[in-house]
Amino acid sequence: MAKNQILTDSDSDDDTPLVARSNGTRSRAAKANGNGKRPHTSDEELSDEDVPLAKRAKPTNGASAKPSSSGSAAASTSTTSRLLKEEDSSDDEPLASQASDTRHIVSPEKIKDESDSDDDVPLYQASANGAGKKSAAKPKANGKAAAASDSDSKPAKTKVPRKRVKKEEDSDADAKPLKKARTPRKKVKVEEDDDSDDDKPLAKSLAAKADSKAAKGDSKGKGKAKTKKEAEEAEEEEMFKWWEANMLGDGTQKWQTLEHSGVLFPPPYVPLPSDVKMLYNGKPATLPPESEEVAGFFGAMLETTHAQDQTFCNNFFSDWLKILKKYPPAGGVKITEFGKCDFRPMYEHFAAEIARRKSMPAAEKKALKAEKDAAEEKYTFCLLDGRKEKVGNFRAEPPGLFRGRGDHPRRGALKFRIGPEDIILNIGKEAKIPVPNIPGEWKKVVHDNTVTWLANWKENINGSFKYVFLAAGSSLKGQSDMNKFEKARELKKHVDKIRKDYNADLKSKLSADRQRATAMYFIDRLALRAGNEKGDDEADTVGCCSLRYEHITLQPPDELVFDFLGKDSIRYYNVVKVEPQIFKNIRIFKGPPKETGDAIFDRVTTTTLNKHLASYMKGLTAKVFRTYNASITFQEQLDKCTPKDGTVAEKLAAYNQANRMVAILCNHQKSVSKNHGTAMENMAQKIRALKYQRMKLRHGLFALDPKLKKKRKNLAEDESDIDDEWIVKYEDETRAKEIEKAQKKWEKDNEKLEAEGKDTLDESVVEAKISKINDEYDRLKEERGTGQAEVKGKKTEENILTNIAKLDERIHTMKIQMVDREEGKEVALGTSKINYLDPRITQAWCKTHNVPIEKLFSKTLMVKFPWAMEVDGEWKF
DNA sequence: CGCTATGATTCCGCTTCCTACCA
DNA sequence: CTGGTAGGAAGCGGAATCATAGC
Repeated sequence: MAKNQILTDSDSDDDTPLVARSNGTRSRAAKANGNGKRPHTSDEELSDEDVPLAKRAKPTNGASAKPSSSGSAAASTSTTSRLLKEEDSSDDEPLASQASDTRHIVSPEKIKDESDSDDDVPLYQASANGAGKKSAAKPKANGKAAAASDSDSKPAKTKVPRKRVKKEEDSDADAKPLKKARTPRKKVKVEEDDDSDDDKPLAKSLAAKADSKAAKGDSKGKGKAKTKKEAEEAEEEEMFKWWEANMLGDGTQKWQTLEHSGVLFPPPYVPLPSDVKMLYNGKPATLPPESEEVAGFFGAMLETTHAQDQTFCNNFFSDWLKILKKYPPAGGVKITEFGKCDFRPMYEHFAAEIARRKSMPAAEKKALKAEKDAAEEKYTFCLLDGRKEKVGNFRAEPPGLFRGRGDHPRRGALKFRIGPEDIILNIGKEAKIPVPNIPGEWKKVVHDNTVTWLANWKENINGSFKYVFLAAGSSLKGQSDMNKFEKARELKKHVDKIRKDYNADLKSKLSADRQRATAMYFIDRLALRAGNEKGDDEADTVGCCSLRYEHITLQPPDELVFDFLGKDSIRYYNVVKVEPQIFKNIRIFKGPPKETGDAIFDRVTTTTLNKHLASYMKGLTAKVFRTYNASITFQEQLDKCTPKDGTVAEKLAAYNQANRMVAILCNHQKSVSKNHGTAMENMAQKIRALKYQRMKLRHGLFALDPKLKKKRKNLAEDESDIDDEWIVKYEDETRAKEIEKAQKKWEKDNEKLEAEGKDTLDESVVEAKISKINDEYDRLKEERGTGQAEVKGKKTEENILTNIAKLDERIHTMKIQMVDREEGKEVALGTSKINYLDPRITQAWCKTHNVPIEKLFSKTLMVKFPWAMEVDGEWKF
């Protein structure tokens, strides 16, 4: 099976996290148990771990709906999850040694990498400057590579000794020369129509201290007209390469100057036509716009599963009643019962609207879109330190019914419409304060340059804040993204010691320490999320620290069954072989008086855990482990599994395979698309059809000259997976299809001719065609089993051979695709690509293996990761 | 410490866009 | 060649989580 394959692959290196698991069915919202209280156990220390375990005949797996015993699921998992083989009891054999062990096993070409990753192995050296050491200790790498990796890994550390005093001036001073030197900036940014007035005022006033050249350049270059495309290109070329500039402040100050247009509010509610009314008690009810709008929210969702959801309906109805109280229906109608409401007419109306819009002529659609785009244009970017940067979510979230994921207690609640008076704007001191596109005044305007948001507001569902940030491709986001990966890479230097320590702590006498160590083990090996506490009116989902009694089941002698709902109520199901100490610890942590509903790690919180982690390395938190393990696994898999001389298709498959392992590790699931099965079967059919063609070509070749059969031994063999039976069926089916096609075409042609008032084609025409088809297939029938065939087209040996080769190629790629597809049917690759895999790994791999990166990164990904594009093939995570 | 306020990241589902295929 | 389609992939929206500072 596909899955096993993944596993076997991963099997060899013991150091990587426990990737593979049979991820059971994905089930959302399978409510576990409601309560949130978790009584601490007693405060006692763990006197010793020799708690009698046999005694309590614990129902080891009662909870799970999975066949956790010896069913197929369990079987496959146990193959998959590796036993972390440490010498069990001996803490003094740290993971570190394992790590280097395995490294030596890996293929020879890995040695190069090894020296690279060397700097992460010995902890005692960790404090030394990584970059310097690297190049010194690596005579192997060619000069270019070494230099590059030096400069790219720590752009901040240029030779110029610079004190990091006032970060802003500092970085500015740096940015300037660098920019000039490295990016041949033609100052001709052209933005024909827009923005000129936005650019100037601020930049000018700040020219003294701030970098104003960009803005000035902008306004100056305005003369020349260009085509849109050219303008775009120019803009692209001109992009600010912050990763080449020195942007290293202390990170607290995010910008100098900031101008933007605020948030864009959705248009006010437009009441429905007067003939569209919901029914109450069977009679049309006339609602004021305020309550009609809310009714419409529900009406629009009538055909979704939400409308079947009790909680959703209840929440909606109770919120709607509040609105109705203020804006009651006309004519004294009292709406009190949900069951008497019929929103169908509204639904029909919306459906018709959607259909109408869909059937609109393309030109009209385009015009409408252009209009909308024009209105939004100025919101799409801002000026950050004089540079134009894209804004992400500049639209205020429209009102609606809250669609919580999973078993969210607030699902269906009304999310209010927000206006300017809800919004806090964050903008540069001297910037012009934008005027909202609907009447009203901003709630507040602040000038906080230590944060990256442009606006925020409080949302009424959970009382949390929503923010307008810059787009993913912006410099601010890019920098924090790069920092994230650099932080994860830094962990390489500490991870051995951390592992060693927590392995020791697994036996600590102090319950708190032992729990923490165990939790860290899970976070490290299983890539669990931290698991912050959650409130009562949130969905009951957990992460590591919030795991409860019922979420881990002991399966003697050495397996733990994890089964819980994680973020977004995605089920995490994993059967893991663990070493005895872990098993023992969980047994203790689940020991009496604990029971269902109690926290397993009652002495650990995310805060304490993170604090502990930070003692090893500044900024180290639980989530860094996820990033680290994802990227390091990815890198290792790529190094190990990419075929050196493979085709591009094979390399891509290897890439996807590595990507998939990470996705499985991080539990990024997607539901199997409903027609996956048929799609697979179709592909298989297509392959068989290609093989059939190939067979015909071979036979044609032999027909050409019987001697060729001996000469081309490699072609003598029959195609696999198509047998006589299949051929009969296939030929019959294609014959039928072609006849049907001819028939249909004839009918259609006639329809057309008739419409044009011309004479229709006689039936004999189609009959002739059909008989021709029949003749052909009869001939093929004759050919069956003869090992000979008639080939169309040029009948030379050479020609036939090249055609066979082409078919071989197609069959091969198709097969690869098929395997890829099957293995990935329930794994979402995108999430890890966007969030967890250092893009530089991909880029370096592409350069080494000569694969165009466009095959792996979509346009947005390319926009998001410009900073990663300049690494060379030698770069390693 | 735990709690709250705030800030930032991660993540999935729905919609839209794109593309390979077909008539 | 061309318009029409289906099925995926990409893009977007916004929910969910993580994290930290300050009380």
